Amino acid sequence: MTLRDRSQVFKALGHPARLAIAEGLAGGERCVCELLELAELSKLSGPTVSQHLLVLKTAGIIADDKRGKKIFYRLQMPCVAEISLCVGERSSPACK
Amino acid sequence: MTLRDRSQVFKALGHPARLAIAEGLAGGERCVCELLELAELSKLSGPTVSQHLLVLKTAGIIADDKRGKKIFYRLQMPCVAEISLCVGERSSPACK
DNA sequence: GCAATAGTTCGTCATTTCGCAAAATAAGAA
DNA sequence: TTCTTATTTTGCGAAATGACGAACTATTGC
Repeated sequence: MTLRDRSQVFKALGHPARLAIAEGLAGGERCVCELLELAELSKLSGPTVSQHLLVLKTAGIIADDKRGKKIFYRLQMPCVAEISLCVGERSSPACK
Repeated sequence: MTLRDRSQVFKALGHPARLAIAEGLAGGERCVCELLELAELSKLSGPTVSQHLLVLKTAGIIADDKRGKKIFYRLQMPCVAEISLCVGERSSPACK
């Protein structure tokens, strides 16, 4: 994984909506319709959230799985949940 | 620390030059003139690197210390070094 | 087949970011 | 004080990003 690839991961997380998605998936998979109801995403349009999901997917952070008429997204890079904790509470045990 | 603040940290790391700086400081403080000689930064102009340093500083990732005519930068958020390892080698022990 | 639901893709526009050259600032050396 | 080194600030053009409405695709239910 090159420097550029790694920075892409951080870049993808570098937007409040996308970080909210990643953190929202920390507890398990969610369909887009559920994600759209997260407080931080509820102000955004469907197309906008869809674009954010694509950015996260392209960076390798999430993966999707279509079942019926719903598409479920899940964290494919689980350490992202830990990382976010570490940055958020720099003195917590999550942060070595 | 709000969602927005946290995403700012990731956004700051979301550029190859800035990630290279953060990783370059993992081993200890460096002055700007040393950073400019890192392979990944050597193609950029002085002013450009200076701007990247400001972005990292504003996000709270690095801090500076002026001594004589040099300015030394250091990691103020040390977990960033771990995080970068974790993203880079997702199967390594650094990544829980 | 037709309508409804769940999501994505496309086209566009406003805003932000990136990189540089030129100019400015600061500190030690001559 | 003048010169040189180290670094930042300013101004600007080019490129990337973010958000949205409208249109499109796919699946289920009637």
